[in-house]
Amino acid sequence: MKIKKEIIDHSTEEKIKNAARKVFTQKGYAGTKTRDIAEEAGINLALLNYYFRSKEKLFDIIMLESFQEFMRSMISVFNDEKTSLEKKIESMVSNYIDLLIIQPDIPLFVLSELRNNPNELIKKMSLDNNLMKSFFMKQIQQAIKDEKISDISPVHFFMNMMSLTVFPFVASPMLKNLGGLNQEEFDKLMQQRKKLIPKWIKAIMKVK
Amino acid sequence: MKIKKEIIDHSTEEKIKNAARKVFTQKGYAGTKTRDIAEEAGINLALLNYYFRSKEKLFDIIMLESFQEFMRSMISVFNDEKTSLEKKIESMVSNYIDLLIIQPDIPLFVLSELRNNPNELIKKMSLDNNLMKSFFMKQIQQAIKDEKISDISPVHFFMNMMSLTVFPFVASPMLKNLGGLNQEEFDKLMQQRKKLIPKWIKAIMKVK
DNA sequence: GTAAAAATTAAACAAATGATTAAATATGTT
DNA sequence: AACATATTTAATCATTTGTTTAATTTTTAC
Repeated sequence: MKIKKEIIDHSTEEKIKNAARKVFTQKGYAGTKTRDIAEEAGINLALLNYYFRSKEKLFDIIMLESFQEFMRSMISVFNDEKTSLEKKIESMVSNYIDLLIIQPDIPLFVLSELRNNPNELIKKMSLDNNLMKSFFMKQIQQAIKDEKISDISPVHFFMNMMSLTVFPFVASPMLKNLGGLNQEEFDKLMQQRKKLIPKWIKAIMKVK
Repeated sequence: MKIKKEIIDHSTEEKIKNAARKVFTQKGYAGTKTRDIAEEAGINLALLNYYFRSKEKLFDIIMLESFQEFMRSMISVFNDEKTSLEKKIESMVSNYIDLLIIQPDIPLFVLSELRNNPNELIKKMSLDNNLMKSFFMKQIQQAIKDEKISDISPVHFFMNMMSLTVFPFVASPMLKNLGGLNQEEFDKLMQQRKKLIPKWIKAIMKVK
């Protein structure tokens, strides 16, 4: 029975995790009450502590998973030594936007919680993936050397790619309102950006 | 005495507001305890309610001010009918980055609190400034018509400008870590972006 | 089938937290 | 100086909130 439950993803533990992910992502750590999670999961409040010991430990699990999801689109692409710089940008932007259309709240959640914890997660982050030493960065530096792109800190290019891709989702409530867009229209723009951003990045890289 | 206090900006009311701005901006509404504010302000806890009735009313004041500050750099520039599109972009980016270097936490604060309140502030926002009907947008549409820039939704251009300018500050803890930058190096990159972003925007606008 | 183990529940606890009260002090007015 | 008003303080209240406990039910192992 327990096994069956887990297979069909309905075990109590999973229900709590899914509810926690939803509520934490929406309201942040401080704004989330353990009773919110219990209600969302449809379980008794005590089960949260039974399975996860404390709100904080549960949060750490959710946060780590969200952060890894936030990073995965990047990492998987960055160290691939077979693809060109151009292809890397294309697939990274495309992967990211696909993820963000489904889970638009992850970046704001991760970034706002990261602000309060300049400690643990950041450490895990810097150990797992040294962006500056990735094959992606080497490719950029090589392209600069070959004068194929302009001689600006590679960090700028990385910032630009992330900015153009992620920021619209972080600022979506504001942008939808300012631009007079409903969700559907917003998503349509995001779909367009999958093809546009790589072109824009290419153009940016050539600015002297 | 009261008058003098207010002039030199040391009245109790101002002390509370300044402390509240600092703590709210750092920790968000839910993460802020009224006792944190009182301690930061060096005042008795009861004075917070004496002057501002409640935590929520105090927050509303801070939030509105922060939001207006977040918007000001934009609005002041957008409806100026005398400056060119190019000049508008230059001054908007420059104003924004100057503001953000001094107050880097405003965007993440505003955006993350906006997520929970798709109600009041958003209404105030849309009333005050109809971005889509601004002179800035008319200039973009005209430029598209004149085939000076590519025919893409003007919202994209606005998103791009905001993304390239604001996102690095929203993601600064992550970017500093991934890029191996200290605060000084980060600020130096931001200074560079004041001149770079307008060039990049121009390049983007011409991408077919 | 039965006993042990695991899962679930209702109730309660202790600490935190936003707010209030009543007394004390400071300030302004005449 | 004397009174009224405004400000400040310490103490307290009522609720919320994270967690625990002890009893009950369900599942597992033999």
